[in-house]
Amino acid sequence: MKMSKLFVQTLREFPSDAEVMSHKLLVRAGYIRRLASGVYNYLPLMWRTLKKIENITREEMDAAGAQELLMPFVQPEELWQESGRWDVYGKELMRLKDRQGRGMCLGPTHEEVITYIAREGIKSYKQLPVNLYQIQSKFRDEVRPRFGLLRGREFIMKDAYSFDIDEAGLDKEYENMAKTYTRIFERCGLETKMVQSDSGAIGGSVSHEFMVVCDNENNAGENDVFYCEKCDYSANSNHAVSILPKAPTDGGFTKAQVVDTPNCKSIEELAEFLKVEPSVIVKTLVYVADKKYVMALIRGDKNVEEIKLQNAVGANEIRIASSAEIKEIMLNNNKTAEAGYISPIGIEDITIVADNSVCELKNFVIGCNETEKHLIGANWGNEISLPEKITDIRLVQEGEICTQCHSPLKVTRGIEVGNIFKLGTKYSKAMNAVYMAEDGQEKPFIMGCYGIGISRTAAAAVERHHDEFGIKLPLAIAPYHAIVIPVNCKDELQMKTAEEIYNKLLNAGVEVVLDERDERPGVKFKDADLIGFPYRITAGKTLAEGLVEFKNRSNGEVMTIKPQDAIDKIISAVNALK
RNA sequence: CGGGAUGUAGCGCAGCUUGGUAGCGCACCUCGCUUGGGACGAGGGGGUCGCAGGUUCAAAUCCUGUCAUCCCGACCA
Repeated sequence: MKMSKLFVQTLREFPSDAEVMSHKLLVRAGYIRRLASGVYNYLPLMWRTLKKIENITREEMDAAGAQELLMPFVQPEELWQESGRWDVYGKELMRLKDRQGRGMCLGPTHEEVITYIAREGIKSYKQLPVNLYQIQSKFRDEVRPRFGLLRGREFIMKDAYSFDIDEAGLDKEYENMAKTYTRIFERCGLETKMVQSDSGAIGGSVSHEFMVVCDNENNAGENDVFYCEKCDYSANSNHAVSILPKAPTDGGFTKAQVVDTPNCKSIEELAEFLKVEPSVIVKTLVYVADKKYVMALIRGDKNVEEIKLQNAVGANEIRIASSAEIKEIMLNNNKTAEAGYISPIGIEDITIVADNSVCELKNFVIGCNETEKHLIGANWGNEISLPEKITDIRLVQEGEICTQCHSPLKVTRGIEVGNIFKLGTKYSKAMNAVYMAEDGQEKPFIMGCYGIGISRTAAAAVERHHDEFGIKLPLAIAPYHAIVIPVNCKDELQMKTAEEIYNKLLNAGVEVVLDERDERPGVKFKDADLIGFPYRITAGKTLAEGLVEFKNRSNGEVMTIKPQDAIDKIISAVNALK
């Protein structure tokens, strides 16, 4: 490819609407352009990289025994009604109507369609197990698209679905996919952490996420990952568990009484005023879960993990209640307290969930539903009864103790590039997808599903591989392998040598660009660095000694060597990819 | 949806306070000159100032509404 013909427009400055490095660089280097919020054009450079990631994924999935197919991205409402998700998926599902008025949606994921395919196509246990996958655009009308390709409303995903006759088969395939994923990301130059996670809208029992650790300057990592340095434990904050380090649990009050606590709306102010540790205070928070109020009780020095609370009450949606809503609850119970002074005491008809952490408290402090007053020296079973629902709704904090090996946990930020779920029979039962088992009984498929965000992986790779000059994607997924630059195109020797090198590389199957533009060298070097050609050969003044400059973009190494040596180095690096 | 900000040429911005018929840098076209890290000179093309109302002799500028985009929170590959 000649540089003058390559369809790319590099910008001299970063776009003003981009925040994270991958977004800034991909736009500036001419890989992508925004079409609408969260919707991007993949220009030729980007598309080459995406195809490479897709192909790596394809090779590894095929090698793992999966088979590729392609499902439509327009899906009929009926299937979503069958699975029950038409009503629960919410606004994120891009819905539309066809000319007959029938409901359709653009696929955010394909459990419904694949289950339909299995129901129609798999009749006997003899056809099992099977794992089917596709690579295709997905649509999710995100509440807040951001960070360029990291959170778009349209994105490219590889999604695979496995069907087994029993749990043991699913476990085996789950392991198989976990290993395959690690290999795929490795080949893309990404080190990943496999962490336990909540299974969210997809459903199912067990799930893990593949995180690219991204703890750098711009916070591109949207997830907090807790992990143990001693053992292999690691989990998304929405799922992480821990043992609490020792903290005071006895308030030390000798009798229960209501005391004045002026201006003590926050736990800190209250602890300071009463001269107690926050850990002997019970914090009461009000949430709205699917339009119903929920009170959550947690130890004063800890915070609620909303996903855990959402799961505890079986809700689809949860948010913290507003002060107006709290007022409404109080009024309904003939009370007047503001947030900060509330508790479940004397409150009726509201679901109450307590975190495990409050159970062991003695002589503790809690609100009493009167503004600027608290109850001190309370005990479970006396002044207040322990709620029926006691579970883990606590957000883990760094330094708490690993449940597996009792070492302190650490935290880091991660970009989720892949996700694997054990679905079990959630969809097969709902959609009556059954096969004839060996014993003559009809049984639902045991399913698993496995996703990789292809376009997000590309963006994550840029997050991990860049410097002040631009992108430096690894050879395996860079748009091109190499660039050849004649410093001065009007110099016949330079131009001729560059063309010879270019042709030799081209003939050897190297994906190479010749920068034959009549530009000053600075422009060519800046563009080459920005776009991120892994190898650069420069034909310039060193030709006097018959040498060229050879530069490795990823480690910055520069050497002056014979043209043929530079060519050989590139060819052998490219061949090593296969 | 709640909180904050911004919409002026492909990109980055000024002009708005104090209304007077739109400008700068980069990019683009032509000519010259230059060629190892985003040169220089001369000339040129490109904008219904997000959109719709209103105030005014006159609106990018003031007022009202609306749309879009971005940032911070709830969603997730």
